[in-house]
Amino acid sequence: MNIPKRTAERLIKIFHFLGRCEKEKVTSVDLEKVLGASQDVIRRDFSLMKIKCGKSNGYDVIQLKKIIADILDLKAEDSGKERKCCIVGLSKIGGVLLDDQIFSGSSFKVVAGFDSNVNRTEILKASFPLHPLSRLKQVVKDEGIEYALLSCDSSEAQQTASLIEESGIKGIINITCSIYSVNIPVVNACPVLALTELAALTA
Amino acid sequence: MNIPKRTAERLIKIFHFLGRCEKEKVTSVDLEKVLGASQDVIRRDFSLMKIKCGKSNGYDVIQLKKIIADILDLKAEDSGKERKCCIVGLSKIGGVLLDDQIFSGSSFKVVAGFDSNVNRTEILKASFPLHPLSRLKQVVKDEGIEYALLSCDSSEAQQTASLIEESGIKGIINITCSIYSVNIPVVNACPVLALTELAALTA
DNA sequence: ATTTGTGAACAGTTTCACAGCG
DNA sequence: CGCTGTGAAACTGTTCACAAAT
Repeated sequence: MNIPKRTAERLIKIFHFLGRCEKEKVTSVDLEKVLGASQDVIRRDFSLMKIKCGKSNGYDVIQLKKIIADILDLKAEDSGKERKCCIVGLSKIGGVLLDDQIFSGSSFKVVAGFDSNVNRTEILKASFPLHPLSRLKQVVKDEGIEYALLSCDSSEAQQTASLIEESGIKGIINITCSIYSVNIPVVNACPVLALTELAALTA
Repeated sequence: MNIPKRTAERLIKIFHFLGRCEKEKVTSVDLEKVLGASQDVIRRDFSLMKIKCGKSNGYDVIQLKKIIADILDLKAEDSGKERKCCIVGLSKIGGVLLDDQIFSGSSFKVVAGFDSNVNRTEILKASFPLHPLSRLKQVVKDEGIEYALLSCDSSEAQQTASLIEESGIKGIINITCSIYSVNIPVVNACPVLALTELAALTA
């Protein structure tokens, strides 16, 4: 099925919200308050995605969660389907992400870390192996890694991003303060860039 | 001037890219490769924003950067205009953000940190004061803090976000894995949520 | 020849309005 | 009633096409 970009963004938010929702039913009015979107768009999204688990008293939370997970192909960790990721750049935020707990409950699993500084890959500890950056291509291929969390220095961002692209990875989470040029999707998770966006929104 | 949302997002990316661009001129074709957007949209954005610093050989980098900074009201740290932020929740990523270096070169300055665990606010060190969460409202008011980087536990996310909203803060950078309901803008910078978005994009 | 700047066509997204259901 | 589901209208954003500039 072809999912419109904005619809996908909202479904993701709804999915995450439902994960912590304790009620049995949820209405589009409830969701309106949680997302930044009107009840109309939400119902329209459901209509487009052929989600029809709603009665006049709202949507069944369990059912809705299951349907959205199915549409977005986001299976919980207990269903067996895990998407493999790696962390590239292990200083600062990259180092914090070595903690498995951060990804627990998601459908993502970090299976490798990389850093150009071999000191770091040797000293730092994680439940998965840490490699020198030069081994990236090989490990990505061997392990079938799909996504990279990029947290290197800004000065190395472009060249590292290009290396990641060449390795065959599908997309990058950008945790550097840089904008670089690659032909795979990049989603931002850098607090500083996010602040700039927020400032423009509230201007 | 009224800036369309998508246009603002692209201008921000262009602005950050130009910060590290060493060339003297840049064309819409160059920018096309860096953003995920076509040269047409970029020229359309400039047209809408009345940016006309381009000749047939491209845009003057220095001039362009200045104009965009002006439009988005993003002045570099040397111009005197600083936007004050605070970090709420000092474990994990929040703790890493205590390092001033991360924000250097941006127009944002972290002036306070908060945590519900008083142990943490006493043990951790930063160039700005760390307070118990109970002091949030007072400090935000006294310091004129505009934005909050929220990095608390998921279980406390909704209540902490509500507290931030009440304090009069303009917007939140979400570094928790939660979606919560507030009436101020929220921009995501949580790696796990970003991965979910990326997965939907590459599905 | 290459690149800007923009009207006009097109595509995507949101809102309005309201019928139908519980 | 309040809520869902969906045409139709309104709006926003993107691409096409091309004249003007260097």
